[in-house]
Amino acid sequence: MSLEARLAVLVREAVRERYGVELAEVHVERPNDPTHGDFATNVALANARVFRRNPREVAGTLAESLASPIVEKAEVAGPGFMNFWLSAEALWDGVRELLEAGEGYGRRAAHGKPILLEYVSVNPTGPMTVAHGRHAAYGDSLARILEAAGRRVFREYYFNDGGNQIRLLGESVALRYAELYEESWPVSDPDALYRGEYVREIARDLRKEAGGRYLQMGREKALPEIGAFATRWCMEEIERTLNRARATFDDYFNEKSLYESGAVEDLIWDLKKAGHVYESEGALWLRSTAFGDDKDRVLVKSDGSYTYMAPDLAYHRDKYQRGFGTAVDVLGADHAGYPPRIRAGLVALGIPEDFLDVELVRLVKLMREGEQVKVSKRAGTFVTFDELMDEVGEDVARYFYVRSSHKTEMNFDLDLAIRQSDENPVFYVQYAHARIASIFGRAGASPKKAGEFPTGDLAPEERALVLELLDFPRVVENAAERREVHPVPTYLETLATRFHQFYTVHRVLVEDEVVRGRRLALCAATKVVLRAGLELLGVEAPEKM
RNA sequence: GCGCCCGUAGCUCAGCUGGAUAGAGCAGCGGACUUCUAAUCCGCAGGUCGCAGGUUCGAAUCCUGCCGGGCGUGCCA
Repeated sequence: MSLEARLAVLVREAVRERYGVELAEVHVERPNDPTHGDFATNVALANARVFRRNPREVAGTLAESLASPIVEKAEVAGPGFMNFWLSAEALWDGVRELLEAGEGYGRRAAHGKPILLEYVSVNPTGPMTVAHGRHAAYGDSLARILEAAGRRVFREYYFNDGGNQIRLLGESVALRYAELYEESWPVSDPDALYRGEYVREIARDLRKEAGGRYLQMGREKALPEIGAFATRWCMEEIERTLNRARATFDDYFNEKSLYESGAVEDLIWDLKKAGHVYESEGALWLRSTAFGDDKDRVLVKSDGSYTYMAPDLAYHRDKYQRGFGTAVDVLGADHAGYPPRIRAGLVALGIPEDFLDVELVRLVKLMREGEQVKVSKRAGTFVTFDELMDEVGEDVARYFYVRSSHKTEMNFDLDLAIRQSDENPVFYVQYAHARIASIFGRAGASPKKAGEFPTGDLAPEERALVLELLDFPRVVENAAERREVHPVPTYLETLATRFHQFYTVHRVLVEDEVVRGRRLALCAATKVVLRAGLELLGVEAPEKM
């Protein structure tokens, strides 16, 4: 049990004993100001009405009757806060627990229904851009955080390698391919073609593999094959990039399979049967307004083809049918209109409203020399995720992405990112880890064995460090609950600060064996948490820098 | 027009879902290495938390209305 939770129990018991009142919630928090104790609670203030007494008086009474080996001192402060100072034993107990858990510290055992986390899901029409990078970094880190917090997570990538976009890619490649042989290739709409350099690259690879074969055969027959080659090429490229960025998936789900399995047809049929669709103007509409949507949506167009909504709805129903308790979709903010209608469709199918949880990732605004860079995949004016990693490295890229909430728009100043990559806060955190590794290198002791039974009073810097260390499980759980990744980097930076401060003031490798053992224990504990935290972000914890 | 999201230091962002004097990092200024890594530490300066009301012991946080920005509002995905 966390220290907060234990204190909350003590306070609740004291309240019951002295006032005969059972409080539903006791809020214990860590004050910003260390002179306000290790922990504080506002029960006396928050429940002034229940007690019908002066909050300071209540707090005083409670502080007096609070007797526990974990509390060294409890006092009243301000308008009626109770401030707690923990005993050294309680803090060392926490550190020992941490060291015993090792890499498992802050990780909860798996519980509950599995979550299907869908992220990135970019269609294979080109390389990943810096915008996609944010999705990969956020999605993968979120998966790691959820897993650490005990959620079972299945990571899925949904893609479509058929359809209009792909045909255009095929034509784009075919045109470049023909050019290599100084021949022409008729295209349906020259303005709609993809223009990036990668299109030529695909064309060259196509020539390498197939020679001029596709020019000999009929163009209509060749095009689908070229398109397939191009998509495969792009998909491999994307997977390589994801791999490099340390973002992994359990499954790549192809939209096509929904048609092949009949899932889309079944969906339409079931909705018809349930009476949630109607025909109008030759199209088939979903009565989504009956389920909270702004307007009804077309499922089958008047030309008989499906809108994107049909397979998407079938896909989400499939997620539900596979037994997942929650589906988390990580989508771009330009899909903001999407959640209400999919949710409406799901509810129409009898699936609980809260099954779908959509996290919208804000766009990445690229800046170069103070100017916004217009990004267009079609026009080929984009910066790829790979290029970014080439410039700043994988660690910096991943850390930079998740440092701010996915919900806020991000200004990505390329010049600044490259120029300042040396000063990136990720190095600040990594440096703390490397410093500790260096100490253990000199000490000739392994972090595991170091200071198995630390005891004694803690200096202010040591106390601050321990309190920060023991906060890690709470941070992880909180991040998982909120589906936010950025609390982790924020936490790691604070932890690194606490360590650097400790390191500056206290020498670890001293003669006194007790003191040395105690400080080594703190180093070992810090190392464990830094590594575990960085692991959640997919960032390396270097032994040396 | 309507619906969501955002507005915190010069810049990039935190602020634990109502607490005590609003915090970091960059950038600026000034200090600290004969001692475990100075990619560090300490100090100074920097703020009408977009504006105006409201709720209460207490508001950056919750409610309402404005102002400013973004996104959505397709038989596109």
